[in-house]
Amino acid sequence: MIRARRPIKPPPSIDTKRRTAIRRRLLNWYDRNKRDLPWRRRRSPYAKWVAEIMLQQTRVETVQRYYKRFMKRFATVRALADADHTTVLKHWEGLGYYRRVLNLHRAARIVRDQGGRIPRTIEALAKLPGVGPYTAAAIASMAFNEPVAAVDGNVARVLARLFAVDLDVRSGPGQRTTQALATELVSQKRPGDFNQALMDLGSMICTPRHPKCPKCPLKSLCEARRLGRVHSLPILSARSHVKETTLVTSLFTHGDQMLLRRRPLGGLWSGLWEFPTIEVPQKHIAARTVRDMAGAEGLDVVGRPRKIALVKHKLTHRALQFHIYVCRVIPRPRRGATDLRNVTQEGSNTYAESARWVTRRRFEELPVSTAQRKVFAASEETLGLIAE
DNA sequence: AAGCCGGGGAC
DNA sequence: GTCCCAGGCTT
Repeated sequence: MIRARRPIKPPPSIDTKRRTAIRRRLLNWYDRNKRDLPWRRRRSPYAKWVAEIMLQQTRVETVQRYYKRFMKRFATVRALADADHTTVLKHWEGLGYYRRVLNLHRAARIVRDQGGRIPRTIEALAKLPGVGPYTAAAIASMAFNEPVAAVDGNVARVLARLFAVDLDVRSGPGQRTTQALATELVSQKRPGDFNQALMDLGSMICTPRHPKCPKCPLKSLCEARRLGRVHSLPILSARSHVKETTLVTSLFTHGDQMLLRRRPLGGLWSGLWEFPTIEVPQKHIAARTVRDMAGAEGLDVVGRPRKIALVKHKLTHRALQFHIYVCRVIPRPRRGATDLRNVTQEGSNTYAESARWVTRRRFEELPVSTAQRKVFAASEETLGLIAE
């Protein structure tokens, strides 16, 4: 007999008695202690879907207010699909990971064009852009009661402690192990509640730093606790270092208007507007840099660029420094631009309109990153003086 | 397997 | 300051 692949290691197997005890205690605890969250009050698959996308790498506390606003404006998958991308982005502004909203919007249009019915199985859900293994399992279990395990960072931590998993939970083998454990454990009758129970436990009891073991419904079943390893599990791989980045941001002014550019879809700050910004290799900025930028934008410089502020902004893997210059310019005549607001394809030149002159009031209405909000705030006084 | 993608809260 | 969050996509 020829086997295509030999199992690398035997799948984890949980004693039936222990498995039953974990399920029962966890669900019992959940029924008495579950958090009251906006997306738990809503039953529709669409409501669950939007919540799961927002919650990717984002804290529950942060998501709640964004979620309420988003669902109020886009109450159905049809409403979301029919909206233009700028409006959708504006309602995501500040949440980060903007490619999520690009994928969500694309997926909503796919669903609309297929009849408006959200896929009902984990396999079909996973085919939607932005829906990976975790999110597909979460939606399938919570919205359609499919008995599948949803393993996120919280659940991985709980399982790594409960079963004393000695693998890096972010590595391939570590992920396969926690997924296999969760799949064995998940309640066949209440999979959605079971998954959320593990998440709530991870969030409220089995926390990363100071777990509240005395209050844990699973304390007598926990291997890490028995071995005295609660504080050394889970094993996490080291993070990459923070890269220092120096940027030059030019506020080109013409009368009471400023030039904005739209960032390409798919990359950093996907689809958001910003003041023209370039990365430079050194911290000392030559005044010439701003003039070069003006030239690239097709602008004639009037007077002399002035440095007005330095804004620092931190991302997970980068420490950014925006050196902000203001510079009066005269735009050369440009052809009228067609606004293809419904285009959400990735790649360059996706938007027919990628540059725009705006007043300060209009700036408030466009979707921009938190970093650009800081740039704008730091420069507002100076711009006010110039406008007068 | 590793890098990229935001922002903020907890410590 | 450091860590990491209801992850997914690309190379």
